[in-house]
Amino acid sequence: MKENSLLGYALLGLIHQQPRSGYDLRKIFANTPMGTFSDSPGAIYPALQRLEERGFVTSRVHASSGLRRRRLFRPTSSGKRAFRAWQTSSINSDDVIHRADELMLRFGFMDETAGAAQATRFLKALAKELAAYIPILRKFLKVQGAGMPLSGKLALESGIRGYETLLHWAKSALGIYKRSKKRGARK
Amino acid sequence: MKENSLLGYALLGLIHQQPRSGYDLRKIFANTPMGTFSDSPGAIYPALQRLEERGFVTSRVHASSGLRRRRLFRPTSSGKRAFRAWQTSSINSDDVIHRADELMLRFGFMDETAGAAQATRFLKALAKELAAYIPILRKFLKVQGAGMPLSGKLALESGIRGYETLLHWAKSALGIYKRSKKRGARK
DNA sequence: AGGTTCATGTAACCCGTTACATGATTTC
DNA sequence: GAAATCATGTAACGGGTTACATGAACCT
Repeated sequence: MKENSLLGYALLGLIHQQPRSGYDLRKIFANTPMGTFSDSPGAIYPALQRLEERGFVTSRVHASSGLRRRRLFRPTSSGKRAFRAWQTSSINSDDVIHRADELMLRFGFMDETAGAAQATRFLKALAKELAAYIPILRKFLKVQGAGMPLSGKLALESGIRGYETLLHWAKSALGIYKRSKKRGARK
Repeated sequence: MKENSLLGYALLGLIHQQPRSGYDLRKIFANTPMGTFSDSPGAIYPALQRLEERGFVTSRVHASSGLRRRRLFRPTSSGKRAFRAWQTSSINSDDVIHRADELMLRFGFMDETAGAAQATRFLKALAKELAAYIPILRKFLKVQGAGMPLSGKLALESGIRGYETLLHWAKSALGIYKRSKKRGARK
């Protein structure tokens, strides 16, 4: 079921936008806010090889006139299907607690590969899980806080605020999708 | 230089508070907000073995009357030194971008192992790095936003808000340390 | 007596890190 | 023609995941 690493899905999503080479992908990770992923060749080239072995991408070497040879990757239909399945799979509390990065990566490509309806579905589910989890953390802090050192309490407070911020963001993003849908319908 | 994994430091920090067994540590990761770490035995027991091999902890089996045998771990002086060195090492932009989790773990044990002065030093350095990084992200969003799909823009916005929240938190935490120091000095 | 919880371990596998290697093309 | 950049790879290593294994103590 867990067919690819997070890096693998990031690569799949990026070549979904347009065919890219390993070097293109490295540059994206090196020079954009997607830089949470490693731009090291030892991570990216093997990851692309795995994607190809699994039939999620194909590659072809382009060496057009005076340019350096570049191996361009593009997703197969099977790759597109696997990506969409990963992206639209249901969200549970474990995802929120242990895999927040993965959730945001899933959402980042949502428009291009799954559409606005899936995006709102995703945001609603995320907001629901966050609304359930935040009070649990708040209660823990209240009950256990007395016996915790100040820095420990503050670290937990920081984590909670992060989740609260994410919840606010999800709600405002939902509003944006709702308005853009209405505007689209009015046309 | 990179002597231990993040899990290793988490374990070191926890047994610094009091001697604990592998099972104690698993329970902490299973039942508290420190649950971002894996509670699987396949992660924890080998990690403890590594810490022992490297001389950062010692262990002794306790089997006192009618209780199940438990191997209790406690840090060595070398372990305490390594932990403190890790915890108080300087913060750079890379830490903020790629290792935010690690920063928060370092801070969470700060009072117990490094003191309030180090905590304020840490918070100031963190705030400085965040204040430098956030405008870079904001600018990227402004410049590149037009060519990005809505969900991509929103995902980036979410990340930025996360950093902004962290910056606000760091400033308010600094205020708390400052006030508690004053109160301490008045006595 | 049998199931559950306590408690500690091991082994295969996957994959990211780090470091090294190679050659072609552009730039000065 | 030397240096920098483009572009793609490989290999050793570390450590987390998953799954399996074992036995003691506690509960009913």
